[in-house]
Amino acid sequence: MNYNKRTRYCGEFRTEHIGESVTVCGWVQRQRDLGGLIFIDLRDRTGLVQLTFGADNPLREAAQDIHTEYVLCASGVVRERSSKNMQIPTGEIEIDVSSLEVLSRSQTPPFEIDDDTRANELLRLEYRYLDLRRPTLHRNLMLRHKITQTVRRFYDSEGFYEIETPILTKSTPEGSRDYLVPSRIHPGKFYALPQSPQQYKQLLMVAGYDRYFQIARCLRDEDLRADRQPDFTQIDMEMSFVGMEDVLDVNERMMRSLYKDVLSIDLPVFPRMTWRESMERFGTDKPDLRFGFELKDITETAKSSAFKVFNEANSVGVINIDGYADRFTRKDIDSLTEFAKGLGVKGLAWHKGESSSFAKFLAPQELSAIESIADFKPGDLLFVVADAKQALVRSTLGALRGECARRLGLLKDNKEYKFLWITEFPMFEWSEEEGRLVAQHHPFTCPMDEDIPMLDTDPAGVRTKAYDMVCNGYELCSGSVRIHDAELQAKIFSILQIPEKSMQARFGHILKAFKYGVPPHGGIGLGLDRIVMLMVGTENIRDVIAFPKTQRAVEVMMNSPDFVETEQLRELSIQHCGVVPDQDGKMHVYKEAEKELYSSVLE
RNA sequence: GGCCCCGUAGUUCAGUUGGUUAGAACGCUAGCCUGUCACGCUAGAGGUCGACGGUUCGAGUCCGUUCGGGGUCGCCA
Repeated sequence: MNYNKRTRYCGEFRTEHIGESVTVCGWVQRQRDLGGLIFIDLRDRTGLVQLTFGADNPLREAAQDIHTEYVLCASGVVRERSSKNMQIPTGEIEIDVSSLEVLSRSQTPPFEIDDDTRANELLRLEYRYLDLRRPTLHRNLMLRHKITQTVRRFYDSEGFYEIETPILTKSTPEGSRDYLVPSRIHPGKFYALPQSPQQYKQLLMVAGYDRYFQIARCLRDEDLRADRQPDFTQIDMEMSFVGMEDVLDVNERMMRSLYKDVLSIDLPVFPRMTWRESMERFGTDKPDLRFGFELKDITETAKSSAFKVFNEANSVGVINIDGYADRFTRKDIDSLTEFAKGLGVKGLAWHKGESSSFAKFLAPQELSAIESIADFKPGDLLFVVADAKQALVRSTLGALRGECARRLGLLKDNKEYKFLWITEFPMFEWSEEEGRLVAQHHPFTCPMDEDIPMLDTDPAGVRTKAYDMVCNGYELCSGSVRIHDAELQAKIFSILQIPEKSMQARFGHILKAFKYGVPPHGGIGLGLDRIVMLMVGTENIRDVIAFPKTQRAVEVMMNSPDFVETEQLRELSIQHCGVVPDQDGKMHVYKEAEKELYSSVLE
């Protein structure tokens, strides 16, 4: 028998194939030996098919010795089952096996390969190639493939070129931490892995390529989250001779074609919201519009009250979890208070009408003013946050409204996709740490025309032609129209207080290029991993990446990062440290100064 | 760097105020079984309770330290 003769994938068989002679290949999901009769469920990336060995089948003995995850090639005739299983697509047929080859045996796997498996994720990551056999992960990666194919088709049809940019590039701080790569040829010098192809794509516009896109790997040495990996993929695009509307239009149509092609969903036109409105109503720049509970400001009313917590705060806000008062017990509220404290506020005030943590401290008219602003009705639950910092009040209430929705189960099995664009982001934000303004998006973002004069008078108030695409609380992409005027660009750098010398070192190439004719241009970077997460319905980014890393950025299957040979470090001119095993065989890093201590071990 | 949760057979978990030999299910091994599909039945093997230290007559259980995992804040132009 020859496995190259495979006629069809396991999951594809239907009643119309009854009578065909076929050859199938796959992994054993389960073997059921009923004594005289043996069934084997054979699995490949498409699904399961049942192999049957009757009492008189000469292969029965061989089939008895087949175990989970063996790799088989089997031939036989497709026939109708005498007892059907309507739970699976191939449940009406089976293959009566006439020839069987064990292509590979398997040890008992360390966990059951099954979508219902609840095995520890660390174990599953260590055996990622086994975990990837699960149908859900197959489906996720298959959809990811379909998504990237649709993206390529779409941008191609719109006249974009797919162009690759370097992976070995230059460190340009004023961003996230870079992964550095030492250079053997240039002792003491380092490449940086790209955080995004931002500067290259702008230079492609300067070069006149007009429309560019790339499915680009991006690398950031920052701490991980449920939706953040150090090594992730961005759908990156840039276009020339356009304004903001053109960029939004192309990408909104791209997203719509993605949902149409991959999920057969027709997305409505994306609403717009300014950054300021989003912060005021939702306390975040990536609002989840699948539920209400919007923020209201009650600072004025609170200030005039005698209640210290309220009148001593600079900002007081409220959300109304309307209609759900009876779903939150005192214990739930205590737990939400802890949740809020974890975000940095001192406490959480609440009000249900008949019971309340603060009504007794307020005059009746103050309470009714707050109730009126919050649109309070019997059966509602108000949460009030007060703090010196307005940003903290807003972000806390914003997180709280999401947490309440989660606890109420409003997001579970919610197949809605609420897309929107956030626009008019501020150009700068104040960095306490650095004591200066820093770029909120990046320093190439173009200010809004009417705000350009404010660069001199009130830079903190300047808004930009930057935009984010948001869906269900996730920032899916971020982009902007760029500055194409060297003078304006230099001015931004000066407001950012980047010294001339380091500005030249970091951005000199851009400033130089900008002296040679720059088209107006703008673009966007879409987080592919998050788009796939949303489309397959998972909250874990590791479910949409073939070989992801743990929260401490370790790839546990191969065990990276890892120590390297001291000789390798020496070749790279990294001689300040090396690695040495202790008596337990555990590896330790030593510094150049400690070299003498280890000389005996090293030689 | 801060906070929260978790760590007990191969796997998922239970384990009472600290007290006899640490249990269950699934998986695994052996036997039986002709229509199963989470097959069924019988029997069996399988444990450094993450690690180290402490309290105690006695620790899976209490305390401390540490390692590992997850979530989150900071961070992520």
